[in-house]
Amino acid sequence: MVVAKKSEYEASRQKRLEENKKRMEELNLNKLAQSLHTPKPSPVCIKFKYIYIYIYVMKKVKPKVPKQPLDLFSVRRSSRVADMPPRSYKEVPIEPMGKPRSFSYKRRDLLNRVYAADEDRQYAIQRADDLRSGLDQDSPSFIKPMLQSHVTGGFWLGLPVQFCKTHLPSHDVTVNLIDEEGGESPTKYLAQKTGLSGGWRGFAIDHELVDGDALVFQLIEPTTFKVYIIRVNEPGDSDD
DNA sequence: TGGTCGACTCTCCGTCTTTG
DNA sequence: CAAAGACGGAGAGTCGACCA
Repeated sequence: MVVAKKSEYEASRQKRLEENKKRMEELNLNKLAQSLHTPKPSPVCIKFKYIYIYIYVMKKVKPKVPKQPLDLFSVRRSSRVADMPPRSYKEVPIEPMGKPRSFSYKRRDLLNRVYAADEDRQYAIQRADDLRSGLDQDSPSFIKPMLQSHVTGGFWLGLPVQFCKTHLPSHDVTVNLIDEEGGESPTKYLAQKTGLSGGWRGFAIDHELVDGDALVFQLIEPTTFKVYIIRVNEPGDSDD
């Protein structure tokens, strides 16, 4: 019974492999695969290789070569496939930059975005400016008003180019963002793009940043920013 | 130069199946 | 039945095109 089940599964799997192989040959993908120079492809990349080639053929897009081969950590392995080349099944926990993956993610509905009023936005910037003027002038700083693209969707935070050129490293580094409570959030600074990417999303979500908030970034160490958050929806010092 | 948005890339995780 | 691998879906980061 078990044998019958197994052979049935294996047969269908083999059949599927054969079908795919035929399709590959029809599209001349095997030759293309050989012609592509992918230096030391990682096991995972092998999995994607034909997908890249497919995209290449169908969409005339040059497939990207993976930047770094994966490290191979301890591999789960049964005797059934013990002789096969290693595959990547990383099980070593890596400190996540943002929320843990168990955090249930849902695609954001960009249609439900809430935009701040211009007056509120200006008021937040003005308060941020006041705060900034009271900071240690020896530490370079700048104000960044939050827009939708900073706090939703792609979560990309572009920094002032001149500030980056003057005060930040010319290569990609991990930049620590320290909030007013002292909480640290490591984020990835991309020098070429003069902006923050990986990790910024976590910071924005953790601090519930919204369109219209104004942030004061104070560079207290070469790769550490103290971040002051001026909420757009919070009343300032003045009465309301 | 900076903002927006969608496509693409890569990794993780859950589920299914096989094996011992 | 537990362990291990295959597979596919989904999430998150990155990139590029376009526009102001």
